[in-house]
Amino acid sequence: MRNDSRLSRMLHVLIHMDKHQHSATSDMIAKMLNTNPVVVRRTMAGLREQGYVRSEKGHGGGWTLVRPLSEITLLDVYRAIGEPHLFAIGPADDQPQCLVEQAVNVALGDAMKEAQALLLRRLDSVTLDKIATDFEAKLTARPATSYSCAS
Amino acid sequence: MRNDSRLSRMLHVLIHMDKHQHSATSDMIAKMLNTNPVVVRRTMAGLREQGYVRSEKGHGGGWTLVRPLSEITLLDVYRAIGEPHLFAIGPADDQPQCLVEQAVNVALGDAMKEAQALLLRRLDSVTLDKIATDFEAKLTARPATSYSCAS
DNA sequence: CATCATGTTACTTGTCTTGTTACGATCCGC
DNA sequence: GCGGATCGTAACAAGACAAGTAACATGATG
Repeated sequence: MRNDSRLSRMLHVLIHMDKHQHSATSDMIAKMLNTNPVVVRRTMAGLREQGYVRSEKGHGGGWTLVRPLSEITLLDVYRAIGEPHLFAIGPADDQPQCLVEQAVNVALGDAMKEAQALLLRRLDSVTLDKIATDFEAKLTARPATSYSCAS
Repeated sequence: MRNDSRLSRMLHVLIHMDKHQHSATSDMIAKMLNTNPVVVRRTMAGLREQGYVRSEKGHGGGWTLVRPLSEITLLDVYRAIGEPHLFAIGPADDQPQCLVEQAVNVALGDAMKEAQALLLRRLDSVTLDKIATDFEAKLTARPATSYSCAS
């Protein structure tokens, strides 16, 4: 559990959901992600609130994709899961008295802000169907092997 | 303790060390950083191994800056402390079987690599004396206030 | 009403930086 | 050389946070 993998997992799930049109239960998704259904519900709650997926209780219920992959960017998903911290590093003190430390914070903070802006811009420029298309390309390149996890 | 603040702390310390030429003990540095001497020794060990500072035991010992601030970049310091993980996010699985997940990893990984490259480039372009100069500018702008932490 | 499935809470686990304690090694001054 | 100052290091606890897990309520379907 070294990284926060929520974004990665949600991208993975959404693309799979697009491939079969019927709904997927949290249990099925959990097996796909090698985790358990509570984690799935917890993480996908944000996607539901933002209207990217819908969940239905009871018999025959589960999760369904509401919007087309072409209308969902990686940034959308990142925001939907609550914009978790991107960086593992940071300042020792956010509001230091020491002017030296303030100057350090500015220098480091500027560099990190630029990197974050670039990353978010990149996430914004890629839609989920772009990834799905890349996947299809790989699939036709090696059609003999099993192409996906339990889906 | 939300972030890894080792880089931030080491930058702070190195600039202060440049300001008084006599050596500083781990205890003094620890008070400056609001931490304790063991953490200081632990983190500064990397700087010593890379030849940026020297430590001396015994009476009158402590830490001294070996190289001028103009010859130390933020990237140098980052490397000296062991290049800790920059990002808090990451893939759920580094070597997934699922081709969909592989495509997700590529998309996310590319964006992160770019952001990381930008950040490291930025760290490489700034020397410690640049930050020290920024500090001096602030100091002359408001000379009445106390300018630094216990130094 | 029995079952399936989500919703939610509470608690545990894993991992990593920090904090802390303890102890050994080394150097200086008396 | 004795004693205190100081670093070096190992061992372990604390804090934070995502992830894993268990328990139970809620709602929908047949």
